[in-house]
Amino acid sequence: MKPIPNEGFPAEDHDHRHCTDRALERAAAICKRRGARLTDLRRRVLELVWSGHKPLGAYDILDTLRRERRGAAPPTVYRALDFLAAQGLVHRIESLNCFVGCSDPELPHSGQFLICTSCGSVAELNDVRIDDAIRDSAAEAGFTVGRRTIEVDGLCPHCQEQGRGPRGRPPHNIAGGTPPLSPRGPRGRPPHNIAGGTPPLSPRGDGDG
Amino acid sequence: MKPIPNEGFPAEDHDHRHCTDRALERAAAICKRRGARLTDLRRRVLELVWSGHKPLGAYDILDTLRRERRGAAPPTVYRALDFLAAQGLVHRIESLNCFVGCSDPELPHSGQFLICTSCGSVAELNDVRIDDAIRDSAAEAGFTVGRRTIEVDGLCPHCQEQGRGPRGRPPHNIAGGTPPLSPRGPRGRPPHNIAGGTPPLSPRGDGDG
DNA sequence: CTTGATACGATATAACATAACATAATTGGA
DNA sequence: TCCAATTATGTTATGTTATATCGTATCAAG
Repeated sequence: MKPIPNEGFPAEDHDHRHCTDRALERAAAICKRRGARLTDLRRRVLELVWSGHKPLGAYDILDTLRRERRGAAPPTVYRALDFLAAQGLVHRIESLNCFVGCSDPELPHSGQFLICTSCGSVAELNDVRIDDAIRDSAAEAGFTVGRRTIEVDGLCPHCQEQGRGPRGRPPHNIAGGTPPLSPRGPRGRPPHNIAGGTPPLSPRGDGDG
Repeated sequence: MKPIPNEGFPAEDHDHRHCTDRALERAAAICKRRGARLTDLRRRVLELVWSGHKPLGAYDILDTLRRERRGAAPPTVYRALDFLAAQGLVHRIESLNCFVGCSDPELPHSGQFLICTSCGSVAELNDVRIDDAIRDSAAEAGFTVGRRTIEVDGLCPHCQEQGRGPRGRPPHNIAGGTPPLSPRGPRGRPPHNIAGGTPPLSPRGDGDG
């Protein structure tokens, strides 16, 4: 079996226990080194976030946690997530109001996310070329860059292979959002989506803004 | 006075009526051309979104609307915003749960946003270099790109000139977020922020991920 | 074994968003 | 013009996500 990558999508049949175990081990080491307290609760929340490569909502975590601890409540989860995010062990996906485990927690970073709209799985990139492009473009506007939120919807390799299309719509991906990446030509339209919304990014050279 | 740009931050003393008027005129023309109905309500919501260059929450809009129409309710606003977003006349800022007017609505696009954490103003970029970098990087992971969410926190030129720092923290920019862009050296830390969170993007060449 | 700091429990509420169904306005065709 | 279909809005209710606040427990250092 191929090694599980730090970036991009893991094989569909990868042994996910490796991911979880590795994440927990790294987290323990990182927290120890920093003198941060990875308590049972925090460790458990991290484990739950790592139960798959699909992002989990705070209330999903809470549902599970309630079965395990008397009196778990929203702040229980949010505080744990705050801690984990501050340590760079999880990332928040703004466009989904969800959380995913960080695939490379040793170095703090904002994260760049690929979100498959068909299967829901999320992969992390950390490509300096993207940060460079953003910094350069921002600099031309006189803007100094801090935190970046980069979340890219689309189709992961597995779903492309299987000819799957996007399922449902992410929250507030309002009517008119990016149409499925079909070879060409429309296939019916949501109600008032005349403009067609954000076009997809095609392989290169057809000049979209 | 300098012309008001489509991209980047307008001068602090620009005549904002021009922005609003222009946006409303363009919106009317676009909707007419597409056969979309820019009703009084939708037009008014667009005008409110354009009341400044700071993003407005749906409930901010609702507060104003309630003073003008009996029975305005959340769906009133969200439906109008859905329409406007479908037409590419406004963008949603995911990291703020807010909306801004689109500065270039003729062409549908995902939008790239610079968000000043000091004054709260937002500027739109539409730089193909950023989209190119994302597409290339995503392609290496076998991912086909659809909608992009690109939101960059930092300091706008005006706030940099005046030596302002970030004010407060955006929602869920969890403890440990990007530190203010000081010339050098820390200046105290939030509670368990040992890692320091996402580092800023410095002018180039100091190899951050 | 005390002190100060940090973490967690518990309750309440704020902020953001949508579901569902009724009514009204608009459009296009008979 | 009038009707029927469609689209837009009114209205009520509820779902979902996130925080505020304050009290108690646990921990690490001296």
